[in-house]
Amino acid sequence: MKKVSLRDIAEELGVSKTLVSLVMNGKAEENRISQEVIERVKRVAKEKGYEPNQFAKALRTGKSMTIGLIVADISNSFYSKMARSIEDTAYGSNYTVLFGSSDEDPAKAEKLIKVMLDRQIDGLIISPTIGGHQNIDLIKKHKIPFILVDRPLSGVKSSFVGVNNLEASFEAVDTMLKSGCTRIAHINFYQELGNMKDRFNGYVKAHEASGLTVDPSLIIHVSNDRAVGEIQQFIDHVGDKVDAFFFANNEIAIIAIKYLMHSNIDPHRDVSIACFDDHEAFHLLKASIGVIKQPVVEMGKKALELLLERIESNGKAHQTITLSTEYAVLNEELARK
Amino acid sequence: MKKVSLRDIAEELGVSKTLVSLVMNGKAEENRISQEVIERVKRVAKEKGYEPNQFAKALRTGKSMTIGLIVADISNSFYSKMARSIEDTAYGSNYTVLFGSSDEDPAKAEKLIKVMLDRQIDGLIISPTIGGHQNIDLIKKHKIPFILVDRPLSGVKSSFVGVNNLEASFEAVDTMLKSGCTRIAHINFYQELGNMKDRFNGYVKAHEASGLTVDPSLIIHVSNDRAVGEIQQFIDHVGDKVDAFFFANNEIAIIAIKYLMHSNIDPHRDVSIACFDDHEAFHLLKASIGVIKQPVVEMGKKALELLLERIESNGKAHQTITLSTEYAVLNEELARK
DNA sequence: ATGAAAGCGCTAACAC
DNA sequence: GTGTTAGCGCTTTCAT
Repeated sequence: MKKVSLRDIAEELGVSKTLVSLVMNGKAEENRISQEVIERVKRVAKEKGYEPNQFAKALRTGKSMTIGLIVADISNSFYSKMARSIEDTAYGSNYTVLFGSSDEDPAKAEKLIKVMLDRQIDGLIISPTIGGHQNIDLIKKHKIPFILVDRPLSGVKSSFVGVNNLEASFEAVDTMLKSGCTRIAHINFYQELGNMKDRFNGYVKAHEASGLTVDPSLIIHVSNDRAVGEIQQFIDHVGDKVDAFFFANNEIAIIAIKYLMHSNIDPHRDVSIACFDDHEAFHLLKASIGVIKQPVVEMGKKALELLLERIESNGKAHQTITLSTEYAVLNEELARK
Repeated sequence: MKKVSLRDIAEELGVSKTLVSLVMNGKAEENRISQEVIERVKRVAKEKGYEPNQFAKALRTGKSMTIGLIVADISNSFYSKMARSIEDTAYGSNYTVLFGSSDEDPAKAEKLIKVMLDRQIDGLIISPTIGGHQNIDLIKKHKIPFILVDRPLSGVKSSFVGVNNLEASFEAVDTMLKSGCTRIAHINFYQELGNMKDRFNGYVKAHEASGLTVDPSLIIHVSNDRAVGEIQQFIDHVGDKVDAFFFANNEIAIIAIKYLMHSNIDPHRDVSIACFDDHEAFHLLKASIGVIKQPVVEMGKKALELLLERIESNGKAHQTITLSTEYAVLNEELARK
């Protein structure tokens, strides 16, 4: 089972490697190779189980048919679902996917980018971290196409795929306000991430639209690495002063709901809750919960499509794709029981 | 920012490519290159931002420094966590990871394997699908090292990393029996998967150890693609005839618990529940639940380490690593409230 | 219609 | 101690 190369086939047929190469790459017609030869080459190639050596090909053409995917954490369900979608779309176009998790750390992201660049990826889909401007510069320096997903990076010109964070957030909070909630607490991450900022802004705008002003003491921006403690402390402070919670993503929501229950605050009888992202865990809750569903599969697909467009025709201008979320209230029936 | 090659550096210094190559690969000492030259080469390389072309390297050495990972579904939390662990370990050893999801479909797995083989991965970690024997044959034919994870494949000789499914299952069921449960229903997948079979056997053995025989009507083996319907139907049948449920993994557990709640069967007051896998969702449950925690991070790490061993020293014999699970009951305090 | 030859950037056996 | 040389397998001018 030694590897069969172009040469083996060429020798077998007494023709040149060129000829075989042309046939194998479907360029036979345009070079007016005779049908008969084409047939023969193809037959022998199949017989011998010829598989082109991708490295030789890549070395020669500079194209690896591999793209990179860098997210904060592949084990987070939002990103793993997106990864799955990207994978499916990529394999469909004969691309292969290298992945890496940055842990929201620009230094780690840089390492990943370097390794991937080393592997000569043809393009990169990245969910940038706070302070990741240098990362982007690095990618730009290498002139490979890249697409930002989930969150934009201020001041960075690039194609981007995300959702209507502000509007979605507005709708969720507005719904809560209209249903009678008057004091809605909001837990969010640090504001450097554009998407998180928009979610916060939506919360504020919804209040304004109802003629209310937000109470700053009901809002907290937690850090990535000390989120659990900060959230718990916040809940200790405001837990009995509010009638609703709006969480900026599923991670926060899960931490908070767990702690609410632990603190004997029933996330239904005592407070209303809503959050960004749908998550399996919410479906096992005996409490209704408003969720903003992100079209994560569509996001991955669009991001990859955009990337391939850029890889294949370098000239294209940057595009921003904003997909729509869907608001739904889960477990309404269940919670009444 | 044109790419710098070995030659550029060699010319700049008026030395040969070989010399530069040796220095860059840390083989200078053993070839008695003078310290001074080493210094100079390194300096210029750094100045010019030299990055070796991995394709040329791979073409020459036949090593891609890339490994493949094929699981059933990367968006499943069990696998995405394992992927994360593998990723971390791999990058630590300068390897890069290509991933793919088989959807438990051997035909899809085959495609993935072919693509990865095409990319000349140095090794493969795979969680095999039912009927995946041909997949393994394909891998073996190409003579690249591979490690099976999570589930063995009957009759296949290979290294394997998994957990003590039978014992873990035994312990969980035994605990339920000892706590007074007498009619424990069991929901599992089809039995072709070795790990699932062991989980079933543990359930049976625990009964035997208590002098009981299992009631076949309380057991169901569902199929992968129609799991939801089959589980719901089963619960409709046995829901009021049992005092406990033991689920073979988190997917099943989540589907079942959701439906139990929907059916007004309180997974605490009315029935006890236990299952394989810990999952975030279980922590939001207002019910105690016994979970068998799999050391998924350790599994990924061990699998990769084993793979690298095999890649680096081809002679090694096959190894089977069985890691221990941990049984825990979640939410006990919460459920009493 | 087909082939010869150059070269992508690197490594390793063998000279000197 | 350092350099020469010969490819790895492929694509792509340019000849014929």
